[in-house]
Amino acid sequence: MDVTLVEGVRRFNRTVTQRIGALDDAFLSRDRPLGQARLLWEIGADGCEVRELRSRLELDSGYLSRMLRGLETAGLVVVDTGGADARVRTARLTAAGLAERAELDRRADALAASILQPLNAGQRDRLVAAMAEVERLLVASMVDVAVVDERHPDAAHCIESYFAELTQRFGFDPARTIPADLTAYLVATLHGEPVGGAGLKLVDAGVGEVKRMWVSASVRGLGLGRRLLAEVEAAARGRGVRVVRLETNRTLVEAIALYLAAGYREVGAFNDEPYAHHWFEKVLEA
Amino acid sequence: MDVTLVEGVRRFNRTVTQRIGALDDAFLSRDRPLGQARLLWEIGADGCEVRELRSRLELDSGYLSRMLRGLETAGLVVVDTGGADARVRTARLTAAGLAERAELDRRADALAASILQPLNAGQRDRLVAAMAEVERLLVASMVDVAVVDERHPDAAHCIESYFAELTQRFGFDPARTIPADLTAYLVATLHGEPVGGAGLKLVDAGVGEVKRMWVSASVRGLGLGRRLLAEVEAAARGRGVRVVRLETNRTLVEAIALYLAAGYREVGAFNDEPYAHHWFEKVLEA
DNA sequence: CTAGTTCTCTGACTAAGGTCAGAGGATGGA
DNA sequence: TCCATCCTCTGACCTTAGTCAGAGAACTAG
Repeated sequence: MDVTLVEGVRRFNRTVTQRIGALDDAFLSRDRPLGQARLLWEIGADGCEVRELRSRLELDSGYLSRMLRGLETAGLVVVDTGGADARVRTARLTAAGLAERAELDRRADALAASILQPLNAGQRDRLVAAMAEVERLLVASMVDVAVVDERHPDAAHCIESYFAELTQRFGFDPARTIPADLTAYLVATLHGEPVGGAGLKLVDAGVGEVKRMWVSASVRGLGLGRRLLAEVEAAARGRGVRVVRLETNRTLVEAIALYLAAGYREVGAFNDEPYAHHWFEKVLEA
Repeated sequence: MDVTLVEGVRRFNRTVTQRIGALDDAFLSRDRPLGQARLLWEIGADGCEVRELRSRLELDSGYLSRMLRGLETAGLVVVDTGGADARVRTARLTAAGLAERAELDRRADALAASILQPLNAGQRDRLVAAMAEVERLLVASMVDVAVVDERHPDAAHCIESYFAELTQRFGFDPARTIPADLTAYLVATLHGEPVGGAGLKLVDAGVGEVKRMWVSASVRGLGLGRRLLAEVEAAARGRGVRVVRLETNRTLVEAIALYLAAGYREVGAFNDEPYAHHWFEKVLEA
């Protein structure tokens, strides 16, 4: 890894993360413990199930329970057993809790404004643009890619989403396509949620196919498609594959652009997939 | 303040600051309390006076003392009374402490590398560039500008630095220039240290002069000159000034460019400053 | 209906972070 | 020389953060 890049990230972490982070926490905790303030914020205007809070904030159930009791005695929150399942309890903000949260909101705005205030208009625009770029790329970097079995729930979710999108885009019918029979599926997750995937099917000796590649709309533009393609190629190479093939529908123009940019070249049909218009192939480098 | 800009800053704070901040802390504290780890880091390879640590980390003296004792019993630090003043004690890292710090350094590198690792080369470059931009602009935003008296130590520091720079750049001699006799001096500070300033001198009714404007080399390129000029104009306007004048030496090309960009136009000599080659004037808007 | 699981809560506990008052030596200015 | 101040340290104390074990009610699969 290039040393100057690493040094750049470290400088950023030192200056930005610590200084702005400390500011952020200081404003959030107005005479209330930071944990409770965060919790108040996270519950939100519409309330939130306790178990949802637990998983989102990654808190010990005892600890969370105690904090909720604290907010409850402060009159900011009520916890009731609302839904069908009487074990699950839901935390809701009272009027006072909503007011408190609105105050936090105002203070977060004020903090952001105070950062922008000393800058001139051009600097403000540049700062916000650079912040958005950093955020986007850090999110991209937080995406995890792992190899799972085709039947893994995350893989199933990706494949279903893939079918759903094709159905919506060009009237695809899952029953008519060639069954995939995948050797492996790569799942990309963000904060534990599957946001993309790509399947590898070993066909003949040294030949693999990329199938069921999908990227969630929520993470488009982060280069995830390119990354998945590269990782599936790496997985194929690790299994002795020399040539990777794939086919696609003509309406999927972004996918076609991706394949061409990744070094695939169009070849004649190598299968009779009813929905395919283009067939591609790439010889992997040793 | 534009709402979308504020929203952008808030998104950044949420996603980046908290997530990377938490990561940063987690790696830093390897089975040692975070406070002690930070302290170890801050002492540095060359040691550091205890009072310096106290002010840099803004710690209670008792608390700091206790943490130093902790590091001392762990064999990572020695605290001795080194210098001329026997009250002041200096913390130094032992060999074990240096090794520990080097390990922290390695881990910080690894953390940075792990952020870059999932990205492709183009994304890495863009991320680091955007991080540098964010950092630069946040530093610019942390600069404080305040009006002080000409004799304030910070003002004196700025004026001395100004003279020193002119001396170095074109053989300026402070004894030969027109005495300034300033009405007010604006000092820009970063983390409490003066990094720039500009003086205002009221001459005739409705006429002010900008004198002794200086920006430290450490913060060049952050738009501080432009900001100081704008703030000194605002201060002048608040004192009933309609026309701002200033003169400059021909070697100070950045300054001349700044004045022109800020709406100053060149006029005839309005004083007999021996080092001046250009005289500028700007009519302030109501 | 039963046995195992899920969800929340309480009690008991520990570590870390942080504050405050004051002791005691060292220094510096009148 | 003396008194106020500075620097560091100790003791006493408090809050926040976080962990662990287990109880008890509610649910679910067989």
